[in-house]
Amino acid sequence: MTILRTPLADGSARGIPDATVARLPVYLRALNALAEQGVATCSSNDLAENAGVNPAKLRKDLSYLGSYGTRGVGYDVEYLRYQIAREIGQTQDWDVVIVGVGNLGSALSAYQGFSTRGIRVAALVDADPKRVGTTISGITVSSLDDLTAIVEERAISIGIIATPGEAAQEVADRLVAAGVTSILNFAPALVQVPDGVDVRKVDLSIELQILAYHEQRKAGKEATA
Amino acid sequence: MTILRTPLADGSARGIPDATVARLPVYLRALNALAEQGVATCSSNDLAENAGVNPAKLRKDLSYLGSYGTRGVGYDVEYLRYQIAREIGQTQDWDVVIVGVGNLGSALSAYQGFSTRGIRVAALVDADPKRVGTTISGITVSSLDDLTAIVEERAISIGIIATPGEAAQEVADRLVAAGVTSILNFAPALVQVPDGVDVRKVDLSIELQILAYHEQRKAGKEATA
DNA sequence: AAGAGTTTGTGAACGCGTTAACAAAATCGT
DNA sequence: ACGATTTTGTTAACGCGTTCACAAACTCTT
Ligand SMILES: NC(=O)c1ccc[n+]([C@@H]2O[C@H](COP(=O)([O-])OP(=O)(O)OC[C@H]3O[C@@H](n4cnc5c(N)ncnc54)[C@H](O)[C@@H]3O)[C@@H](O)[C@H]2O)c1
Ligand SMILES: NC(=O)c1ccc[n+]([C@@H]2O[C@H](COP(=O)([O-])OP(=O)(O)OC[C@H]3O[C@@H](n4cnc5c(N)ncnc54)[C@H](O)[C@@H]3O)[C@@H](O)[C@H]2O)c1
Repeated sequence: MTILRTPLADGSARGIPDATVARLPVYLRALNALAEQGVATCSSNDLAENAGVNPAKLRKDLSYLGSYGTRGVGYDVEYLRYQIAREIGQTQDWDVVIVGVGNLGSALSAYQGFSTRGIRVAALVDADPKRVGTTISGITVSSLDDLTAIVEERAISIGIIATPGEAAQEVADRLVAAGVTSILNFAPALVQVPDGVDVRKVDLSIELQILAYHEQRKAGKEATA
Repeated sequence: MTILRTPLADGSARGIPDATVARLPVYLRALNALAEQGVATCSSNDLAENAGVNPAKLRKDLSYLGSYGTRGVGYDVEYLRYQIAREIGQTQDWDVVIVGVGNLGSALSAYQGFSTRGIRVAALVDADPKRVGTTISGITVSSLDDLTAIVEERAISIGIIATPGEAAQEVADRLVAAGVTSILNFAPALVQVPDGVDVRKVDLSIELQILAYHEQRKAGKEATA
């Protein structure tokens, strides 16, 4: 007997590998593109090409959700789309609060692309009294002191940190205290959170630094060639 | 005999694992923080804690660069800082061009944090005639038609795509044609590039979708509990 | 109805990354 | 000078993710 994945007590199990979860939104986007083109059915090869992944990887990923294809035929675009959407929670909208509406926070607030992916920017919060009360992308900026009330009232579970790094830990603490259990952190700082709270970090400087590293290698290689 | 890593013909070898390269900037940041606090020497435990990683992982990562520590003592902060900076190409500044100065492109242009990490936003480019000629964060926006001239003149090797998804492939093609060999893509679209060109993708929607997936799991678990 | 052709779902091999564990090498105290 | 202590650098085990390869399951043609 081999234990498959996170055997939950209630048997509902499911426990999709992290790497797969990260790709499901990509598949969803590819399926949406196919649906818009009027494609009703697609093979794993078709979909994999649209998503930019290996077909075997795609099939393995989908196999974690269930068996939604038909051998010899492929996948029904609409049906698979719904199954993936359901799996990653995109049958509902998720309200998020953005803390820190400076350059980046404002850009995120204005972004129209979130709404089609089940994300709704529900509230904006800032510590700067000059910003509080102003309206950005149709949303009035609230004070940091009102964070708990906002999170509770709107049942927000996801927060975005777009403040300077020095404020990141304090903001994270406040978000957690208010009831937020998932945080997307853009500040270049480590934030500590209790168990049960997820934190993802997006570090744009590092993305560029990685590219710079590879550029340096390319330059060095051609110099010795 | 075991072959270690990418044995280059000229023997200069070096070929640091991707996962390690992605963490070196984190170590560098942690070392900078220690240096600012006046710390002259640190152990792998100290540094690992500051960087938020496992000490064994840190030591293994550093071992790819060379042997820069002293057993029984630890690492000289200043010395290690220089070695990592040199390895990832941070002894020089890297000029980047941002294509598409809308909400996100403008936020990136204004970001002060890049300069301390060896990244300099050297040029801004947009296709919209209304934006061309305007000044954003002290840089005059150029026309897309001038991209090749700008890239050549300033010897830019890194480009950032911050245009809508539909334009991403065309922009990538133009960047590559102009001589750019590393691209950071913020648009929710696959871009195809020839061999020798690196592309990294940052997809903020997906980051939030991943958090939403975990939120859904948490909600489901507590419902059945 | 049967064989040829397609395509999925998955077992198994492989490779990369992480982590634990320890020998080697340094310092410190006596 | 030497044993106790500290901490690195590295080897080995482990786990996760990727990929191959193929049987199972379906359609289509004759
Ligand atoms: N702008 C970018 O393109 C970019 C790129 C990479 C990383 N970042 C990071 O993202 C974060 C935000 O960047 P930015 O350029 O928007 O900075 P910014 O200075 O323009 O905005 C920061 C905002 O946070 C607010 N703030 C400060 N302390 C706060 C607190 N305790 N609670 C609530 N709000 C607070 C400020 O009032 C301000 O409005 C920073 O950590 C930055 O390092 C930004
Ligand atoms: N704003 C965000 O917070 C956010 C979040 C996630 C993803 N993104 C992605 O980042 C990209 C930019 O987002 P944004 O909000 O800044 O969009 P935006 O519409 O505000 O800006 C896009 C800019 O690109 C320019 N542009 C269009 N076609 C071009 C071309 N062919 N060449 C050069 N410039 C061109 C436009 O003139 C405009 O200035 C989009 O792909 C978006 O999906 C943005």
